[in-house]
Amino acid sequence: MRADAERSRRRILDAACEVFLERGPDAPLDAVVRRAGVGPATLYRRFPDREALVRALVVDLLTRLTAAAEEARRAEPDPYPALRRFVHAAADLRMGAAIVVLLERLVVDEELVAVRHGAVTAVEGLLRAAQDAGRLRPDVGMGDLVLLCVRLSRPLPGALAALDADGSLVHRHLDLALAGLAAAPDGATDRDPGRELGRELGRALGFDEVIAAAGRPGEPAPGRVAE
Amino acid sequence: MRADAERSRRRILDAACEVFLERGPDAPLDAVVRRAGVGPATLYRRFPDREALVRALVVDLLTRLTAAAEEARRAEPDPYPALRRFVHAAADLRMGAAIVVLLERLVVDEELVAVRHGAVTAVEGLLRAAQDAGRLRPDVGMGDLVLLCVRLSRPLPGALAALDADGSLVHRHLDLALAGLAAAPDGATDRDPGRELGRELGRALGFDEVIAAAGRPGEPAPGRVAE
DNA sequence: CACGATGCGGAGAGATGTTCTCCGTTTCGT
DNA sequence: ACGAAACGGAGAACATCTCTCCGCATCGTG
Repeated sequence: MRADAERSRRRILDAACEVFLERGPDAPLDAVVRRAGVGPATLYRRFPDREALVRALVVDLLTRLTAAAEEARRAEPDPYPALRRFVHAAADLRMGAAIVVLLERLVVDEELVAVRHGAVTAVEGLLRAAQDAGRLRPDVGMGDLVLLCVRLSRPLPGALAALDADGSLVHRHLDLALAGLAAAPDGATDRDPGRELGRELGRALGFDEVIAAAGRPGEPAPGRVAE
Repeated sequence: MRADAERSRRRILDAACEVFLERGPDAPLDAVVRRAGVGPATLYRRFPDREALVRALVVDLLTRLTAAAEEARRAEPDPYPALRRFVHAAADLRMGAAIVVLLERLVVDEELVAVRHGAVTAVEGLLRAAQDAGRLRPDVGMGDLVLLCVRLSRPLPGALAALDADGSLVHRHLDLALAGLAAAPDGATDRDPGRELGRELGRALGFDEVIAAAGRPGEPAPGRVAE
């Protein structure tokens, strides 16, 4: 592949990530083209239709997400700092985009199953380890972690986006939320609605791995959390 | 105003709130019409253009928000539970919608200044009280509170929305985040980047009150939070 | 450095979606 | 039961989006 073609591809994927994140998976490809600063023909030559673009983007993001999880585990010996590091890295990757877009529309083929399995097991390992070390409330599960990441790493709507142009607010609020997930000092918390949430999440995403990781049948539905 | 007209108005405002929340302030009015289950003519008769609809929605939401703050203060004698109660009520009101939509586009007239002043002072009072009571980290400000509410009360993207059809997850995650905002037991925290954030937020929204409430010139920019 | 091959951007035709109005029918309040 | 007010649907005018053709620029190699 020629160097300029590779450059275009990268710019299109980055632009698509932002645009899908801001305007949902039905955002006009025209908008992607404009943000990427390339001509329409360039996009359509590389990605014959929307599905091809979405698929490439998802694979790209999940791959980088897995790499980030492994890097975090390697760089931080203690489980909780590793999880923390990973969550921040995931936010930088705009992990939310992959999920938003993965949900509907994509038919899962083997490649997709492979990358998504890699990502889920890597993240699950980090979470389990931090929890076994007693650094997370026991009622928190994969579902909570993923949903908080999605919520907090999405771009702010409209003019608010300008408040966090450099992304530092995302990290500030992730830290605040992580403080909330940390084990309460007195150790008194709920059972584990977070597990059940993980299973529901898996079902919604078609992620068999998340369902399995969430373990045995748990509590009914997650409600408010004890203060 | 005739009873059926009032009913239509209400249905349109509720539908508009959801639609703007999901698809941004440029969402087609057609979508609002469909969700409200009324004919297009009904919307255009009541609200001559997009601006009129947006304005009416914002006034409606800010009014109810102020009422919620006052109700919370009345119902809970202690400041922190009052704040907590209010935050949950604000999430139910989809407070994010007002803000998303307010930001750009609307020219502020006197009515708008009045309702928004009421809302800001009511919320500020709750926050200040909880903080003076030592129940919130001192480095948390209006900006953090508002942005967390916006982030956590927005509908989840795409298929994830189905996970939280009844809104109970919103409350679960608000609780988790509030736990993160609560005063650290050892009392050791940063100075107060949250104040500065409040001022930036005020500027972004054109909310002079938020700027004033945020107090004297503070720290430069909010970064990560000490663990 | 020159040439062939590959990739690029812009203009634009056709399809799709959105805005907004007219008008015959229904619903409301007295 | 009657007049006034509101309603929904059909559709014209307009805007936006999708996708292709083609002449020019850029890349990699001999």
